[in-house]
Amino acid sequence: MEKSIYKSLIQMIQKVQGIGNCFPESAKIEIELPRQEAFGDLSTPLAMTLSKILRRKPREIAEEIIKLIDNKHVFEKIEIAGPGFINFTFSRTFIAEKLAELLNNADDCLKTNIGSGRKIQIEFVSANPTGPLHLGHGRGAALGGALSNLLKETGYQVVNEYYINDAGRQVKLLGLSVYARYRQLEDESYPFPEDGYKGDYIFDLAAEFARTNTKNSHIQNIADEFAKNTNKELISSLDKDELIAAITDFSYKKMLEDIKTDLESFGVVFDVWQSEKELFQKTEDRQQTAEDSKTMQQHGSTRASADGTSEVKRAIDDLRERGYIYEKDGALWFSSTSFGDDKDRVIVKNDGEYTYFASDIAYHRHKIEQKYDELIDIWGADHHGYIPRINSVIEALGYPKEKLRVLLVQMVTLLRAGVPVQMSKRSGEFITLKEVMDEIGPDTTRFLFLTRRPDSQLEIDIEVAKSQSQENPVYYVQYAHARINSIFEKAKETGAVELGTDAVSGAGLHSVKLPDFDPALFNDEEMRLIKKLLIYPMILKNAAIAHEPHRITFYLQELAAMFHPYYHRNRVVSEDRELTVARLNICKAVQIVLRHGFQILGVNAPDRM
RNA sequence: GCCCCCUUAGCUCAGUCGGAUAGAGCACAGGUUUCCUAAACCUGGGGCCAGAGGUUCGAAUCCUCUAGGGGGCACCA
Repeated sequence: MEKSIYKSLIQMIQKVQGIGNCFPESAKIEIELPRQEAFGDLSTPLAMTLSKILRRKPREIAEEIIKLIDNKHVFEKIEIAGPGFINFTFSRTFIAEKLAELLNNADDCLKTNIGSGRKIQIEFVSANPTGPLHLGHGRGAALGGALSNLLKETGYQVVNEYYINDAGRQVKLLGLSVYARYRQLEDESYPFPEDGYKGDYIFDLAAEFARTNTKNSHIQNIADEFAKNTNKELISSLDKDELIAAITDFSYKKMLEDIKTDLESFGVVFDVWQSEKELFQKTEDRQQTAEDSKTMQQHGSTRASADGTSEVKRAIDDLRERGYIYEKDGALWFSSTSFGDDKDRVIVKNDGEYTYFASDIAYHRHKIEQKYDELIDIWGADHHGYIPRINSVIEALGYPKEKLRVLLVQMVTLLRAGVPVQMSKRSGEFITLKEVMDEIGPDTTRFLFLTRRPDSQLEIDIEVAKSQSQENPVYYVQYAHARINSIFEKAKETGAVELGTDAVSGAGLHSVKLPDFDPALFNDEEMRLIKKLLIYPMILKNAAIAHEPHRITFYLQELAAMFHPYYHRNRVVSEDRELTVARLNICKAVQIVLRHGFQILGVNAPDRM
């Protein structure tokens, strides 16, 4: 059930269209939030749009529409302005009714249902488990997490998924890098792979491997023994390949753990962690225990000949049956040009190895088979050239390419005091998401990402972010929330209004049943504040449709920017009981909306600051 | 060479499917606390929406070109 004022107006106009019978179906009803208060609460350029179609003057059409709506209960004023805008101003009683609905049944009021239960999967972050998450991943995580929450609140069933690239050369290289550092613990001259990962965390992994052990497999037992007795004779007696396999397994699992931990403290939770490696395994193998030592030995073995009935194989067979696979120059190709890609793409190289694209085909086919209505991939902008070929896959598999929507987040350039910091895992010089969270806090970090459009490049100066932390926008909004809490504490303390015993802090406030208010007591500033609250579902809806959570961030800032001045000008808790009740109702409503918005953004709503 | 994104106040950025007189924050200058949190509030200056054409009732928004910044063009991942 839709309760927003926005919806009410749309429905009313739709009814008009029915009655009038002169409005073509094709005319879209646009409802806007006027920039200026003089233009009312909501506005539509409908008459001007119709003017083109009907070849009549916009003002004449506007007159007719107004006559047909004529609802004194809902509208205090309907005016035609400018070239033909129709401006609606809601009546005080209607606004009061809507406020009461918000207070008494927030869940219904704030929940829109544009998704109507459709299943949607969002895949994001999906960083290779070969190093810590950096700031760019953080941006993707912030967007994905917020979008996921937003879509859940607007009627979708959402699944968050992380794709783990644990099968390719990068993980192998991680293992070799850690192995080299491990050997260097004993022998400093041991050569380090030329293109290995040079970050400090590689040393940490090597050291930790030497320290700890797991008990699951033969190889790990050897490694354990090795860790306890670091003498050179033992090194030479070991099967090097087995040791490397053990180290590789240890390293990427540890990295993945760290990534999970970072994401959790960042407030992002994934429902599914999909392993790329699994896509290469035979179905039977996958039903066995995942901790099997066999799994480890398969690192990097993405050879086409050894895959049995893996997902990858089935995906390729599927495409072959559809006629989009051919052989050339000893390699296997997918004819993505059939669907508008620039060139065809190799999926099995002439040395028999699969390309990354092969598992990506299998992965997206796998996703589609989960019966999602819609798939969203969030990628870094550096992968944009990949979009045509993955769209080709979707179409080749017989689905409309709209099934998948790829959202790009632009690059994050990190500065420290104005100087760009190079970010490369290979060179080892980069700022991790964790470091930034430690310095400026997860809330600020998320807010920072979510106050920008995803498709604009973002420069973050870590020094500036730190120095601004006292006057940070996130504190501004959080403070409004905390402040309302404190008002309620005051109200309870002074006994101005009867509140339940557990009603003061945190979730308790939400369950407070306030006495009814008298709308006649609201001043102009309060009316504006309430109207701002009632517009929130419209913001949610538009943000969800556009897949742009940052609109909520801006809305919350605007709301806080209305509340703080209001607080300064109007004493909430006073001798006047009726007035106090009326104002407490408004405060509670503001807090409900703030809390809801914070929840979507994944930012804390503190009771005290 | 081809493709994608960006260019709005000194700085960082919003600006809904093309709508009415383009907005915030920061920074800067000044002011506010016997009173529910001063992480707040109030007042002030700030703009050729990169440039040039076009589309129309109307353009920061759409199209073309130019300039500048970033990214991408593998049998790498």
